Amino acid sequence: MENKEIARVLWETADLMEIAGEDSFRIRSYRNSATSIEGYPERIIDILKDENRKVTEIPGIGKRLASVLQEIVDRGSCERRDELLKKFPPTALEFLKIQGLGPKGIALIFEHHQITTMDELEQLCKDEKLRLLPRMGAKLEEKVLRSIAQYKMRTGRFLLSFAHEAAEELKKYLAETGGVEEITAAGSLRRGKETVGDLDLLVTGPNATEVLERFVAYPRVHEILGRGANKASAKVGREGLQVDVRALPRESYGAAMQYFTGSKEHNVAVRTRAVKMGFKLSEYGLFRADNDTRVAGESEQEVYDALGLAWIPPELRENSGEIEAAGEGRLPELIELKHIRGDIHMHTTETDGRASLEEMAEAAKNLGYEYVAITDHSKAIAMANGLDETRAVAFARQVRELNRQDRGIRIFSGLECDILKDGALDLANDALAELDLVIGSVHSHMNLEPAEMTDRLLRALECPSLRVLGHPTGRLLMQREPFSFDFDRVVMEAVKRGVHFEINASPERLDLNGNLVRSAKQRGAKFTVSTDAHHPKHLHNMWYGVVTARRGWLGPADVLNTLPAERFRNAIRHN
DNA sequence: GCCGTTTTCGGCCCGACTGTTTTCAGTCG
Ligand SMILES: Nc1nc2c(ncn2[C@H]2C[C@H](O)[C@@H](COP(=O)(O)OP(=O)(O)OP(=O)(O)O)O2)c(=O)[nH]1
Ligand SMILES: [Mg+2]
Ligand SMILES: [Mg+2]
Ligand SMILES: [Zn+2]
Repeated sequence: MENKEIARVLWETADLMEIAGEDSFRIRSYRNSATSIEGYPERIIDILKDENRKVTEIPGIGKRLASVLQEIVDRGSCERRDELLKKFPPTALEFLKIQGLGPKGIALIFEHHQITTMDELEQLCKDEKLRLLPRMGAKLEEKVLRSIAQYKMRTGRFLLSFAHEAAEELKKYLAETGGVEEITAAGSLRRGKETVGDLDLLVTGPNATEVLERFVAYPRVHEILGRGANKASAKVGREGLQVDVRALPRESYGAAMQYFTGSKEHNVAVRTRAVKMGFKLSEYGLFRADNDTRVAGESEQEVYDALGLAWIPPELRENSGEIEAAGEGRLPELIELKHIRGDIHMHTTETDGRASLEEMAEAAKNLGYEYVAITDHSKAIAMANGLDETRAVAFARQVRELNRQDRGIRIFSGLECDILKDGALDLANDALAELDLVIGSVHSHMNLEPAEMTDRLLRALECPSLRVLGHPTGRLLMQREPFSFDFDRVVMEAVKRGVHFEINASPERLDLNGNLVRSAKQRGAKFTVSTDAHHPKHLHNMWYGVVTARRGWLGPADVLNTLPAERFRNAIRHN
């Protein structure tokens, strides 16, 4: 059982508990544990099996939840969940996704109606039966009907890249309002989370509230969810992306950014700290609890300062140790885009890329890089006309020739070599040894048992020419789960053999993810950040990779391709 | 149910918007 599945059971249990009206703090504990486990770099099932380990090491897991975890791993559910599912049908959990319906409303519906499906809920609204329930009315029926329609369209979360572009477009439109000083994207987008649930925009200036008017009048808005004096929400575009816009005065802007950037868990932890120090923190500022005088609020720096914390980069704000680190001056200097000196994973027309080597190199040069590595596919990807030994060796020679003349950018010959089912690399090592940089990637047989996948990767690491493990978990966001293997063992072996982990910056991959990066770094791993570009425009994706590296607490020294060309060459050299 | 620079018991973030509403609960951020 994967951590994600365990986390889902815990989330469901928490949701059911809430519908049943149980204690809200206990529910919070269940939710916190789910979040912890979902992002935990090791498999819970392995920790439970290990005599020398305890799941209570994981923050948010105590004695009680430890035994709940054991139960979930053993039989896929826990007693509490089973009991609640006798009272409420599983669709209750789906009902929670309907805007306007919360735990209280859902409990009320089940008290009065024997329904089990979304269609029956829809019918209830159409028959105007919902309004007969206490505290429910015609407006709610309409809202629920609209939301059910949305639900059926299955709009879930969005790629970071999509959210980024949508935010830029909307910011441009809103900026045309006069009297607006700043429009900033906050929320999960500012934190650089791999997928984004909605857009959270913060505006300030003398006419900030007029922006709200302009926002709801945006032609692409097709449903206004709410609109008050300080904030407005709407569904935008045919994708149904939700956008929340919040307006606040200049003097509160720092506190507002702090609030709206989140994460929620980070906010709760920071606010709890404020309370313990005799303050109250909200989006309006930091205030003394006794007499309400303002202590800070204009900038984020000021707010964190007043709480005895170093300013925390948004990418770290997940309540996973960053607050403690900020309090003790232990925050790392994070890597930035400007530190990257070369992009070292890209494809050309030689295989499945859309541009020639020269075009890719030229585009990279224009981005200010010192070097690139061209890494086309190997022959196992027959559809892409992958390179065999002969072509690989010829390519290495061709690149040596190319570098004789100065092109303003240095080129390294590379290969994204398939890791075959048994862990052997697709090409013989004497051919690989001719190349400057070999990336090993899994592109086939991704459903192996974890033990078999672990052995496969460990064997691949034995290849003396291998320098990088490409998109190490194989996930495709919202399409394909990462394949599971013993990550720790693979990290240990990679560290021993000097193989780097790729942070693939392609927005649909972002692989490794931030949590795995952080855990691998703690065990001494080194990394690359590369775009896997198949077109010159993809080279711009580097930013997403850097953000992911930052979410993994990396500094420039952790990343191979921050080295200047000559030192980079020495680092990947065959010895 | 978790957790500890104030605590091993007693707390646990704080505010906007809607309409179910007439003094506020529920939902959401
Ligand atoms: N203090 C506090 N802040 C919250 C709470 N809920 C949300 N926020 C803040 C922090 C969030 O990052 C921000 C935006 O809320 P969202 O629901 O859009 O969450 P976020 O953007 O983090 O994730 P998302 O990708 O949209 O699901 O508002 C809360 O319950 N308390
Ligand atoms: Mg958001
Ligand atoms: Mg939001
Ligand atoms: Zn690949």
